[in-house]
Amino acid sequence: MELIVTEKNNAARRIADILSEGGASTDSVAGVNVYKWGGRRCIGLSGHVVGVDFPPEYSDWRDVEPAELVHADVVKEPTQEDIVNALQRLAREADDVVIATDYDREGELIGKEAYELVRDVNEDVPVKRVRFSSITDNEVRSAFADPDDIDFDLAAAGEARQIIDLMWGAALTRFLSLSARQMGEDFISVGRVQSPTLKLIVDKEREIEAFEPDDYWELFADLTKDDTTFEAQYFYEDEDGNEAERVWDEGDAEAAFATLQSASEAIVQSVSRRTRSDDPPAPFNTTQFIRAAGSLGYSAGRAMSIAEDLYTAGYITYPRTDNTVYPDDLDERELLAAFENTVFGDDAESLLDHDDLTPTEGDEETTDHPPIHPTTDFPNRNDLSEDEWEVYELVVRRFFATLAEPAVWEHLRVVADADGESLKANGKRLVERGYHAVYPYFNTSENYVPDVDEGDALALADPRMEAKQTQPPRRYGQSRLIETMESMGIGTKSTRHNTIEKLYDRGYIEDNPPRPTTLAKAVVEAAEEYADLVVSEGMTSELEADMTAIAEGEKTLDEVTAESREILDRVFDELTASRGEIGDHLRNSLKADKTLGPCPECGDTLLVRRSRTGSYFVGCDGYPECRFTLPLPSTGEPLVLDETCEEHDLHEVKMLAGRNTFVHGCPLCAAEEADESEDRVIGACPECGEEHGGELAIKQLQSGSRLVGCTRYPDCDYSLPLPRRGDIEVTDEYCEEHDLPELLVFDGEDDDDPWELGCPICNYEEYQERQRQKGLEVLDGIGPKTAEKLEDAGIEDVGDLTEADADALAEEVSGVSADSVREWQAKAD
DNA sequence: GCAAGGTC
Repeated sequence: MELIVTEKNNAARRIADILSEGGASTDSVAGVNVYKWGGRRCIGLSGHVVGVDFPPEYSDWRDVEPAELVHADVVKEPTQEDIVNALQRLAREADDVVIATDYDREGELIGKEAYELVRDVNEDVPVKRVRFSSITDNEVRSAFADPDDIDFDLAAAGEARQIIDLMWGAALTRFLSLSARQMGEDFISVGRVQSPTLKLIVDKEREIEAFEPDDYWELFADLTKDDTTFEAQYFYEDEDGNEAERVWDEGDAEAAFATLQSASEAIVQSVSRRTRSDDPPAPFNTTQFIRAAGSLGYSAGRAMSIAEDLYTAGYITYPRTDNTVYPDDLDERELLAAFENTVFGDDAESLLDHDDLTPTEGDEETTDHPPIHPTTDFPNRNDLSEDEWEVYELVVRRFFATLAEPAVWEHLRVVADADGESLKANGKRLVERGYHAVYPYFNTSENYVPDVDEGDALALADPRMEAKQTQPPRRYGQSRLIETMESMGIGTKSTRHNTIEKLYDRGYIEDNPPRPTTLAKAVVEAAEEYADLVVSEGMTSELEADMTAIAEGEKTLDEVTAESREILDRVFDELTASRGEIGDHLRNSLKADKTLGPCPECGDTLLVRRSRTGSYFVGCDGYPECRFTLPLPSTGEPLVLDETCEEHDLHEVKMLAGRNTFVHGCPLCAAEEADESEDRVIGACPECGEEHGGELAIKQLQSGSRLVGCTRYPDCDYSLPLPRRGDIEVTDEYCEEHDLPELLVFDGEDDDDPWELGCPICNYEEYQERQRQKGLEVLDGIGPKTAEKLEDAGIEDVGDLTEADADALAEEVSGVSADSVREWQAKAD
């Protein structure tokens, strides 16, 4: 039997399909899909199925000096037992093994890992390697007709990366975490890719903080030819002889303004026309896809998650690619034709009308995967969610755009003179829509300037002088960050978006676009001071050079890792000498992220703290001497804002809870407001009214939440939820069933149209019923395996989860991603 | 429990 091993299940199925000419059947070996025909079996791995780690004696952080990890053994252990088992079971009976993993460095390493698993159980079976740059009939067949050998040097280059990343990452992560005494889930994480990325964000923030705005002025006036009026801007020639619009001196601006005010006309000095070609964009690689989806409002992680789903369903090609040149074997005309009878039919036909269909090309041409493009499988719109459809349409239209004509713009520039001061107007008109006709995602707004002639006298009216200030640099948005990472060569197409997610999870960045926390600044500072290499892109470029040397046989894995160990030893000499200092610095920063301001009771500092049960509250740093506390809302993760409350000098708090994120404000104000607000009694308590005379009242709690609760609390804890926002009005209408008044909620915007909440008991019952139905519906869509995992974690109803719960859940339940939980929640909405 | 890289 011949055993073929691929990098992923999808590739296994498609290769089996090609080699068997559609005759392969699907088998399950140890729960893993295996494709079978004639004397052949084909199994797909799931990327790396083994991973590197230190031996177990190094696993206790407190027992091991982090510097010891530099010289610890690095061992490989299976991480996907089921696939390893299936592979080895098949390998025992194999007479021949063919490694058909992806054609890149990581693919060579994954292939070598498979080779070693095969060797463990079958010492003699010949193992060959095939390489093809796309899974097409021709390429696959010719690769299999002429197999090659595994490139062990190339695989060793990948192994060196694994070892060095683990060694540096683990040793430094443990060192910083131990120094700051930050263990458990809030450890302080450092790594070759994440730390330089974090430095990018921190450096930008430093620029913003150091930025001092300059005042300047800009002047405008309206010019009219015949009945057409257009806006013109004042400009002058600066010291370097360049055209400038910003006037840096107020006196100069006012002088020019006075001239414009006294002038009643401007004489046209010059008119120039130019046509400009606006070329269609290159095919999508991962980064450019993320950028385009970002402009539609998708986060990088969400865009990739949707793309992966579309890929798995067969509607688009593999979304993780650096390639921006379509491969030779892609028949663009045939692919376009597949859209003829779809909603994209008109656009496809307009392109098919062209005799010449030459696609655009980007700079990067790699061989592992094609640029992202749609397949000939057209989805049924009802099978896709709205987001999925929107992203799919983007991919289709981008493919169209790469085959479309350039657009043509006509620029018209008019310069006029008003008593010695210059005014200009730049008009632009889209004369040929070109690719914009099929790709409507770019701005094509025009600016109309009428046809004028040299010497024309234009009426000048309404001169304006606008005072402005220079703006600080913009923060990196997620997609710009990913583009910068790509240009620096850090991370890979498959990991860059995960790195950003990781920075959020680790408490290094918050909000979108991401802002660094105080902790992030402290970690970057500590690294810059004692281990600069960790936050420099130099670490990656040196590693790349070393990996190339290993792949080309100029260096060995052992030489490269030994060099790296020596450098890391020296880093640790310095770190260890300053351990106390580093720890203090990190601890102070961690505290600063949680600091609210002065304690009203003792003057010490109020901090956001976490109780043993995991809930957040505000407590005094002077505890246990000072026992002052304030509650915080029960939903979400607290984030201390820059804004402070004037009355108490305390920072405001925002509760991050995904879609339900809200600003709680100053916790002391919230508590005082609750103390001052009177409970409004609305009826008898259904639980204890008859027996003890308990009554239901609308209450405002110190934590900011409101509820309908029993006046005998805490003896009776009967309660019903109320919305956090809006004024509640008690009406004269009573619910017949519960004998309680109907409630109205005025939520600011429209006083004429309040939310009719009704009887609070009926409302709560309806709410529970809705949640139950959503939960069931959503669970239906989850699939049996995941549902089982959720049940194991004690969760029966996804609809009940808050988004903060969802994140925790994703962490707890292995194999469930935060993204997918969010998706279920979106469905539950 | 640490990294980064595959894949789901």
